[in-house]
Amino acid sequence: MSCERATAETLKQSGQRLTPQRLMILSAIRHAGGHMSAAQIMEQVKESYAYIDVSTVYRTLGVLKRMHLVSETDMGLGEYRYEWVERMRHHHLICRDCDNVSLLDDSFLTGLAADILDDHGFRADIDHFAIFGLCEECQRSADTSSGKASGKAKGKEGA
Amino acid sequence: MSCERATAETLKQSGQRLTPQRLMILSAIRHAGGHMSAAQIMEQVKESYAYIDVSTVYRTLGVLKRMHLVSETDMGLGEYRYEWVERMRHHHLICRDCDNVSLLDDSFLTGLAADILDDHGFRADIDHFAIFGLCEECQRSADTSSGKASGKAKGKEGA
DNA sequence: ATTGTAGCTGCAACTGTTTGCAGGAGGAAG
DNA sequence: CTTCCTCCTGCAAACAGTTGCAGCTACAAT
Repeated sequence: MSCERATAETLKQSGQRLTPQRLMILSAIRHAGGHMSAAQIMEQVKESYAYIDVSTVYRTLGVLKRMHLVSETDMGLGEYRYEWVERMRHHHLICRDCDNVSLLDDSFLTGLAADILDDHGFRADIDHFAIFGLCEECQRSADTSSGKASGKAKGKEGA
Repeated sequence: MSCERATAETLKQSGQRLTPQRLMILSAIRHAGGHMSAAQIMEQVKESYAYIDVSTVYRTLGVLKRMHLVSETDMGLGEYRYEWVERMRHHHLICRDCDNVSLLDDSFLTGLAADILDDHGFRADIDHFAIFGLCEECQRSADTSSGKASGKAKGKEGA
């Protein structure tokens, strides 16, 4: 509850209320320098307030998402990942064989968003994409093992 | 169980087994000309075999996804939508205010996939994207109501 | 300081999807 | 035709996320 002044204003300005729960959730997300699951956020908040409810966390995340203050990403782990948006925008390339995650610069997607805006008048929210596929290495091993499916089958498929 | 010969071969060739359940699920997806929910697939299959289990449906869909025979898409409805892939590839633009869905040609995304392959050596699986944002109309109404959040808040946010 | 109200919270019940397990069946090899 | 091994199925239980509701609270107006 210190550097959140601006965020608090943003919330109020859009007719939202500022409750202790929301401040704690906000602070949890801002202080973790990266993606968090809803469960991790819960855990963090519980350290200062034990009675926080999951539904409150999800509802607050819904509000923050809608205001583009946090992004929600399905990284194929069976749960969403949430991240504070103000940092440099980035996206992820997730290999469906080895589960390796690499970064993709936002510049790859600004063109797409611009094209869509030009041709469809639609303003795409491209806050945080997870793109699934095969990394270079796994492509090679898929080739050498002559087309047989590797069968690791852990995560979800993307998009 | 007639035009599925080729698909059956594809399955077998990748070490998968051909069970009656799988054939029924396959046939249900192929005969519906569009997106289906897992529940709709269940319903369809139950007409010929009442004892099919949800987990079997999901597991089969997982296999078909992994082979790129069907696509799985989160269209913000609280359930995934599945679709047979052989038809013309297409994607969706979903307005987060009015929930309107419009089509996006695959050509918008082939460039992205090519860029990613060039720069990262990563082969992206872009079978079926759902891109969330604001449609032209809702952008106008958002402007006129001077920045206040519209607050419909029904579906999930995207990407 | 008091009041009124829209909006937030916690609870409990629910939905959609996933997973562990024991038994059952596809299909290659003999 | 039989055998065997692997993969698949159905069941039940678990998990992530959502929703309806009754009561509470932030905060604007008085």
